[in-house]
Amino acid sequence: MARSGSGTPKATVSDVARQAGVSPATVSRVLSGNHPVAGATRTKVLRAIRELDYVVNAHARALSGGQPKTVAIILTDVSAPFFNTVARGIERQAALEQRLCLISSTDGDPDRELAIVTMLREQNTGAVCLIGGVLDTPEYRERMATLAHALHSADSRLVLCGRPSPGPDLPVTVVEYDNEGGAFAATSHLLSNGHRRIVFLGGVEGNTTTNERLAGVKRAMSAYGLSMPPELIVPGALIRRFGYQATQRLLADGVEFTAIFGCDDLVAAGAVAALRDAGVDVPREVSVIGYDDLSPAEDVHPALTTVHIPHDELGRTALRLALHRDDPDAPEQHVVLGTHIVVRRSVAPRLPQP
Amino acid sequence: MARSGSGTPKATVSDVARQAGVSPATVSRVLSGNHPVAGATRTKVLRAIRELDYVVNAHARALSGGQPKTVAIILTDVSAPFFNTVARGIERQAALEQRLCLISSTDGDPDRELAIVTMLREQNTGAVCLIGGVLDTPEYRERMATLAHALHSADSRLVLCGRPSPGPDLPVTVVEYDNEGGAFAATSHLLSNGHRRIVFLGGVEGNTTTNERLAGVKRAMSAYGLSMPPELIVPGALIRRFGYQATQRLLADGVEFTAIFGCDDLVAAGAVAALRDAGVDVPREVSVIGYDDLSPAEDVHPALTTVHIPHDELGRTALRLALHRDDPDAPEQHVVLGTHIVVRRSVAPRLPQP
DNA sequence: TCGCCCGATGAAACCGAATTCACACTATCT
DNA sequence: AGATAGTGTGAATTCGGTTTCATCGGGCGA
Repeated sequence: MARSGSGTPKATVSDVARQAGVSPATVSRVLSGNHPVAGATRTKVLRAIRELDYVVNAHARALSGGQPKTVAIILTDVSAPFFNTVARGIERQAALEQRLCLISSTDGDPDRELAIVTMLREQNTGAVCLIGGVLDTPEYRERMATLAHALHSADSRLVLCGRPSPGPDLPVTVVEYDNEGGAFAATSHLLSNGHRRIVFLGGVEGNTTTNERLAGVKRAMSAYGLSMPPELIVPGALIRRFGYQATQRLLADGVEFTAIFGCDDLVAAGAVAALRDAGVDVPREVSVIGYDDLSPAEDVHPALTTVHIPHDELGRTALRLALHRDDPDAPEQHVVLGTHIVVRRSVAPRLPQP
Repeated sequence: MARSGSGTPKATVSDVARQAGVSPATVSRVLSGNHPVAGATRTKVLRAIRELDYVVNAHARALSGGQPKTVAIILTDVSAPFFNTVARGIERQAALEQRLCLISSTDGDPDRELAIVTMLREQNTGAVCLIGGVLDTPEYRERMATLAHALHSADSRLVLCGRPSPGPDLPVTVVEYDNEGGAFAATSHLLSNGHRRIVFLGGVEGNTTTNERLAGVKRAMSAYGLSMPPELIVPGALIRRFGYQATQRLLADGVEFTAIFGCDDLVAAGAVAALRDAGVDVPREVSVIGYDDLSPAEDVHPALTTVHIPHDELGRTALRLALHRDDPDAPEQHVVLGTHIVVRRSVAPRLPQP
């Protein structure tokens, strides 16, 4: 596969040096700026650079011991709202740090995740950020531990965003948000509005995010001396359709409830649609609360009360911590960001019993 | 800033060669696979690679004349629905081509776009994909032309996704979708439902996308012997809030209309909300049609009839074309993808006049 | 049996920049 | 004035692979 087709092949330091009448070393020095160069010389070199439209070759620079100029982001899907808002935060921080972002979607496939990390190892990125919850299995922890060490030995850093720490004493940066606390607050909000039979709707079983949110719900219930009846726990995919269909089923089965805790806004939106289509008024007859504060939350009618996650801050913090650690050999750094309820219009006091 | 902190510094070809008892050249040969290597030798090398957990250094490889292993994506915002679905398509194709994606958001700032491209030029990416509409000014065309040549001289390719061609005879790959045709179809749909006073809502003035969509609307009107009254053309930002507020204003001003063409789904969703809040029934009293078929379109109530854009195919096609051109020196490649209406529930026949 | 060609391998050059080392030249101090 | 510090510069080396180029050995046709 012969590639050619250049108009003017790109200039190198040598070309610039020749043009400016100096040595390549000098050109390199004015480029990096950390070495003394006479004013006149610098001017000549700068002019030559402009004339030749020279740009450094990042590969050559990286090879001769430069700082890595990229960071990597691995997520389930760039086009999925939660992930890409966090990615946006990482990207924002990366821009501040003068770095480029490599991004890859895994579609949730652990094998693909591994394949990507392998490709990434070749690239010598400064950090590898993994976004999103996962099944918290022993295999997962082991994979992460291996990865953390592999990256560390390449002077890179593994960063987990909204993902649990795979264990102590690992060279990993973990930035989570208070999943459990948000669920607790959301459920408390429903409870204080008089609701007692609350459906936990959606969330992949075994997923750490699901577990934490469910734990928060249960804790809130306990605080009221209640427990979650099994028939009100309905896990499932975090997609709109699941919320819709599962709610239809609950209605059809005659299950009693006055509120729904959607494990994310998509599921909650689906639930709202199903209730409306069944002639159930939201929030008068049934209250619905979501999670994530994704952009669609506003478009649901009634606008969805939900738990806000600091997506952007999550991403920014993660990268900042990973890139600026005082001791590169420091083991785990762990930060937990707060969440809070955003009250809109999908929750109302429970109707007085007839 | 002294970086260190490696456990085991990463192995090199030389290390592998020593371990396997062969020369570095041989290791390189089994790595690339295009050269004859004896079976036994290959086995030894492969084993050494495994034992040392060796991974090639992409920078070194790139330096010694390897194909670039990355492509770049530049968009307004990774977390904006339209852009990231196209990006997803590019990414999917990149995965097929064994390449990594560099991604950067510009926030719509042309200067930032230029800065990013400069950083990208250093990286020697195989292609640079720009996503999304822009103000079609002479400066824009000139910038793109410069960029196209600069990239071409670096054996790279400029790819424009959903953006107009900056001119003929440029080494550029352009993949657009039929913006005008989609708007024509959408408007025809409204017209055939009896609507005559149709609002063109949203779209940044001067933006190529806006222009094309407005042109489609006008063409459809002409086909019915009608023209667009200026008071029904209400350009504005493609955000939900604009749709909401602008619609409120139209209502307050007593402007007569029975249908709204939203320049995108977000604006249309805002319009629907404003109408509902004003007690206007959608679609019985006013029909609304959107554009883009973004994910929120489904969540609007009533579900939004809209124009579907093949986001994913757009991205995939763009990258495929850019990477596999028979003649690298070929000037512009230009493809236009079709669009089509997705009928949901936000459009109904016009009420008989009282 | 001799010569030829091809498969397999190593030595060495090269890609583009950064950096170390050495050297020349100037100020500065005694 | 001579020693000394310091500044600006070039030559050469290095980073980690890939790719000629050259060599060596063996199979095969004449």
